[in-house]
Amino acid sequence: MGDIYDSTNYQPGRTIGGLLSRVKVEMLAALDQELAHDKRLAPLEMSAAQWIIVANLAAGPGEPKSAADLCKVISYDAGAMTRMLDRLEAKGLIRRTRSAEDRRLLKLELTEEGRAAYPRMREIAMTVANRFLRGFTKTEARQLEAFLNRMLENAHEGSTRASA
Amino acid sequence: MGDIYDSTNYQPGRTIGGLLSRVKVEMLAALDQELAHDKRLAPLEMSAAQWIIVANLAAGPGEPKSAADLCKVISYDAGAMTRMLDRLEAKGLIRRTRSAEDRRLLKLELTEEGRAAYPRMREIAMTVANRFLRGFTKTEARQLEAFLNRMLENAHEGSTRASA
DNA sequence: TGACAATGGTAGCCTAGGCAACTATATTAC
DNA sequence: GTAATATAGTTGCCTAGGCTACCATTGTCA
Repeated sequence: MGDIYDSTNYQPGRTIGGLLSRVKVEMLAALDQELAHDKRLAPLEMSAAQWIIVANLAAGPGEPKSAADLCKVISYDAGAMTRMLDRLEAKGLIRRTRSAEDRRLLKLELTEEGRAAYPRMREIAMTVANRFLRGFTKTEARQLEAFLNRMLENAHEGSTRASA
Repeated sequence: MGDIYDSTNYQPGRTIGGLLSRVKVEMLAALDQELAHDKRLAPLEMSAAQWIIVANLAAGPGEPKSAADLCKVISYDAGAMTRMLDRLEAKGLIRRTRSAEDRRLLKLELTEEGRAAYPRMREIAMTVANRFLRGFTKTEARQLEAFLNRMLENAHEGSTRASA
């Protein structure tokens, strides 16, 4: 069948898994740097992880999301999420409200201050992404996105365990 | 100029950075799972991170690497590396020896036991990688590798800070 | 040679994610 | 209606990476 890697061509460290890890580390580090050095945002001490939350809350124009939604969407631990939201709330960027319909749920939304800071964060995130994609054509970038999406879809399909 | 993302098409969460993060998380989780459930390897309690070290030591047929080399190659913290090597040494998979030529260096190599366990680890890692790449043609996989390599190269070039 | 910088490795402290236990609320089955 | 189950969120514990200070060794250079 169509396996990509076999014993003749699998070189740990040069394979997709390793590359993926390293690119991700580098992108997060770059984003952390930019967020920390930006005059406007430095006081907020935003981490890349926090940006991701804010981005997801800002994304949908309407519907405030719940914490559980967020965890699923970004593959993040629930306990860690609680603490992350604590930090963002302490900075005044987000607001938590118990949902009236389902009192287990927290409705999450950006505060006025959060919405105000968002455009600059978005700009920085875009710049970083563009830097990593320097030299890519738009077609290539779309292709890369598509590849990654396909890998994500493969992730949760019948995990044919390796014999065991 | 050729920026990939601009304000009209940048949707946080659907972009390459976010995808990358999630794919990486899923791959590591899958690898951890397989390593933990494999009959042969379960007693070693290998984490994906530890596998990466072992893989890098096994890779070069000759030359034992130094800890500092490893840190560079996989973008890993030196302090964390010390502790990681402690664990691997405790399991009897690797050996540390002071270099005679430069007594600051540690020469790292797999023990007999490490070499013995390696093939099975490699097999598992390959299986996981192949699962994530299910449906990919070999050409597509090579393309994906190339994209990621280009992003890595971009990572360390003149970090045109976002105005600041 | 002898001061000084650079490099490799280690240890301590801090932060943050993963997991398990727990509470509160909602849903399902009987 | 009540018991059993599932879900959302919080908390405590554990682990592990990042950062900084530190020691030993090596290289530089005057």
